Amino acid sequence: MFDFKLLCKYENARCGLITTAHGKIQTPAFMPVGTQATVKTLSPEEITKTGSEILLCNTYHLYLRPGQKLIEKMGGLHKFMNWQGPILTDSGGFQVFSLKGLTKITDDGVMFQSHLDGSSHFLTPEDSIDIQQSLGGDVMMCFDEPPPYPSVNEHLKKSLERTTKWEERCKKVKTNENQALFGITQGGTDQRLREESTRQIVEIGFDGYAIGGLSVGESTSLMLEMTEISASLLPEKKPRYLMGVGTPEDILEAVKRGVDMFDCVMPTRNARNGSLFTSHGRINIKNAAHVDDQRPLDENCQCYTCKNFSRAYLRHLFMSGEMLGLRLNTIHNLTYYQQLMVMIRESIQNKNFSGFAEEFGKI
RNA sequence: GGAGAGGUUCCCGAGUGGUCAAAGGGAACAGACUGUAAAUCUGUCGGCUUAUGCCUUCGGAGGUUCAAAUCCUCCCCUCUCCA
Repeated sequence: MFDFKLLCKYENARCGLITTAHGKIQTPAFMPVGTQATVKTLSPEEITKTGSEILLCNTYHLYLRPGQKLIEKMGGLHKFMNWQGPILTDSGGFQVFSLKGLTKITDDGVMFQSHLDGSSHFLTPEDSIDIQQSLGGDVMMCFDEPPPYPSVNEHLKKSLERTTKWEERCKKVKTNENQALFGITQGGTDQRLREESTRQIVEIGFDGYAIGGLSVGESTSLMLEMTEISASLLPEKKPRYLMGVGTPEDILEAVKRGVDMFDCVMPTRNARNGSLFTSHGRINIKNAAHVDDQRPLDENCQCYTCKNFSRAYLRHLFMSGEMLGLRLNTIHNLTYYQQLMVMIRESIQNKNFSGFAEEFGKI
């Protein structure tokens, strides 16, 4: 079961509602990344309290450990990790990109060397879907090949053609009606190839469409340009997902161009590295300036962290390497992101999106 | 009282004549992080300053030498063992 309703629009920005077997998702939505069936440091209850409605988990990582069979035996990913809300599983395609050096790509699939023990694994688009069906996520992603930036057009073209074929194969072997399957558009940073990829993927036909291969080193303006090209060619009635993006500013700009879904490690990873988002800009909690600061991180934030702890204490926890610091920081950053999404959705509904975006840009 | 070991830049600790402002950790300070090989990584870390420069610094004071953290003399202090 999967449904997307477009509720309202403000210029190209959209507000919608996705319905899955495990619940509804208001869009534009931000999905925290829970690679290994956990959003690092948080319990499912804490994740829910940040306002998150859907999580992203990773096929490649879960395939290597604890393994497809085990998760299947434990009743699927939702039950295994005790997250009752919707889950999107990434295909492992990104690992083709990020584990470069440990992979070898052929038309049939990708040879991976496990980053855990060095063992070799061959993953095909069919395998990826098979694993994702075992995991039981509400949204599955096609197995794709995001080319690095920069790449010569010749390589982009070849990679694009391969990705399109892989996605056809993904669609072909998908059998579970309860799980949606999203296609992913590629094409690097070449305008013509972006268009070509988008047309091909739409032609195959999916439940939703992702814009992939961006935010891999190119400039923000180029990333947004490519996003705009893809988004403009995607069907109005299907959700659009910009993979791996991004900063709060990136998200706002992408929503402006018609994107509905996002995921990014930024709020969670930055939290663990002491970089925190506030309504007055980013702050680095390590900085000596916060050593005796009694104020909360963000007086405008209603999260557990801001309601209960001072910057001085958060700095102390971080400097001492205490786990609680990582958790409190993660709770805050995710809440910040989800609050941003709430404000984006409200401003679209209230027809005040551009005003909001402009105000936000001043931070 | 006797025997032995040792005092190095904020801390630990390497360094036994020049290539030493002094390895390596840690701490501290700052920065990065975009479908998570990330509680990670990078830079700075005596001063002046930016030069193949000068000054200060290896417990203290002298000395040997063209040259000393490194060798010699005396002194101060720590630790271990034996009385």
